Amino acid sequence: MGQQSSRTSAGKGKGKEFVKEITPQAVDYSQWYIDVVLKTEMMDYAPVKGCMAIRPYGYAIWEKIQELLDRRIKETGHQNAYFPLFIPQQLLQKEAAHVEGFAPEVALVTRGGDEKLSEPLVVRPTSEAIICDFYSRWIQSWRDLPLLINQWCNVVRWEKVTRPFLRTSEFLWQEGHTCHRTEEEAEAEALKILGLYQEFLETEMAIPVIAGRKSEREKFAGALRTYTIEGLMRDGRALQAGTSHNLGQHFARVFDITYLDQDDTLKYVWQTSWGVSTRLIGALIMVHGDDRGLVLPPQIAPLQAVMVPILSKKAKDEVLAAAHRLTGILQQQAGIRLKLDDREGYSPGWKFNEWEMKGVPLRIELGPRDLQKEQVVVVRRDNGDKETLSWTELPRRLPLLLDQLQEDLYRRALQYQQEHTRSGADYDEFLQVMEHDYGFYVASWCGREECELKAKEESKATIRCIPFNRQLEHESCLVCGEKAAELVYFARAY
RNA sequence: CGGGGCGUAGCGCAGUUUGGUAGCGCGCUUGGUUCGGGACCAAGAGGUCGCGAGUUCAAAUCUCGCCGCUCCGACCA
Repeated sequence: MGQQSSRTSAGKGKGKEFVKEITPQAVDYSQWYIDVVLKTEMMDYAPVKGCMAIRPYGYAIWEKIQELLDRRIKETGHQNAYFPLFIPQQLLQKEAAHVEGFAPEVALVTRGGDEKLSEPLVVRPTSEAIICDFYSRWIQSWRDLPLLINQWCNVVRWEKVTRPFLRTSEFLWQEGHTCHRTEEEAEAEALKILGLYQEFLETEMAIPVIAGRKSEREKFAGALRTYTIEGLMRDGRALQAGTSHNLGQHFARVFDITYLDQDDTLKYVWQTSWGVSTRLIGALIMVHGDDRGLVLPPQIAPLQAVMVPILSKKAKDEVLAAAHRLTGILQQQAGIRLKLDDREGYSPGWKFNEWEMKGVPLRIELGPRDLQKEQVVVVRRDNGDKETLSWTELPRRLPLLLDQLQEDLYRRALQYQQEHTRSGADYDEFLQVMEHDYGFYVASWCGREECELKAKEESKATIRCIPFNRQLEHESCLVCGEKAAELVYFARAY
């Protein structure tokens, strides 16, 4: 692990620095991120470069993402299935652009046991190739369409630069792979899923995103068109949070996925593929987190509230009994994910800091004084607001507080995104912005890759997406000044 | 893949310049006193010094190689 001496050694006094050992964002954002994922026990590094263990607290978040997203995927008519981890190398090589795109980062298995394999096996970097191989046999007739399948799995991409959750050599994701009769239907599917992703991120994860199309240069290897949702992190850099591809007939042609249509002619299917990954956890951390650690939106938080009893010597038994009773009632009547932290040997203050670092949305304090008045103190993680509530109103009030917190997190994130979105036609200003403040820069573009590359070389920013249905704000290209064709979002990206 | 930093107990570090039997703080264990924002006392446990070669009577320390983490640049969910 790297060294960081950026700690603020706040001393032992009752200062404001309760959460020790997390580098402040303003000091070193990258180090803040690393500190948070390690100290909150979301992950731990593996002995193999770029790999990690996702620890229970991190995995619980992934399970919430899976639960909420899987429901949506099924509600739109998709079924889950599982395809093999190993792909014969020749299969991957069938689609030219696809191989070219993934070749630099595939892991290859050349031995099995003590025998050399006659044909090397690729560890899936994505499953288009292997799934298309199956689809070519499963699809015969127009009646077999549309075919709507999703799988949850791990994939491997041999990355050179890795960061926990954001880019690892192995990661978890879901990948949908669909086949359709017509181009229109495939296009509609790709857009429907993008909308589904956007709705999921905004309502469940409280992360606002910009939805749009990728430029030719940025699109998926082998796709006709790639759609994306882009989020803005707290350091002003953009993160691609999900993608949806209209694959056209590129794969259908090389994998020979054909069906006999009603007019008695053999036709190639139109395909889509789409996915989101454990990278979403990284987005969650960066969009909402603060100097005290994680801040989790209630919908995604494994724990929505934690009750901390304050155990004075005389009232210890009574407080604990009341805390247990209240916890049970709230779990049932309020239907919230609540934990009672009744560990002994940790002071209340220690527990406060611990759960704040882990981002639990609400803390409920119950002490001897509260016992007499049959009340508790409830504290919000996001803004520290405290309120005293009677036991009787808790079951009704807690869900409302959680809803409010969820909404506030989204609003705050949206406000940040808007405040860090500039638009203009001044290339020098654009370079300045990308040098110092980052954020989105909305500009006009002529559509030529030459300008895209020039901007990238000079600013390190890329075209993150071309948003839907937006009027040009300026007539000429930000870079070359020629007639503009499209409105685009530039940003420095993860 | 190129450049910089780092790797000593679970975590943070000292020790390396000038080779000579591995130390501090936190955490952990046990017992006791505590408990409304990281409590205190006492007694303990815990280390092949990233891995592998080499130099040497002797290597955490010197030499070479490799691995990993991290930051900055070229490719990507």
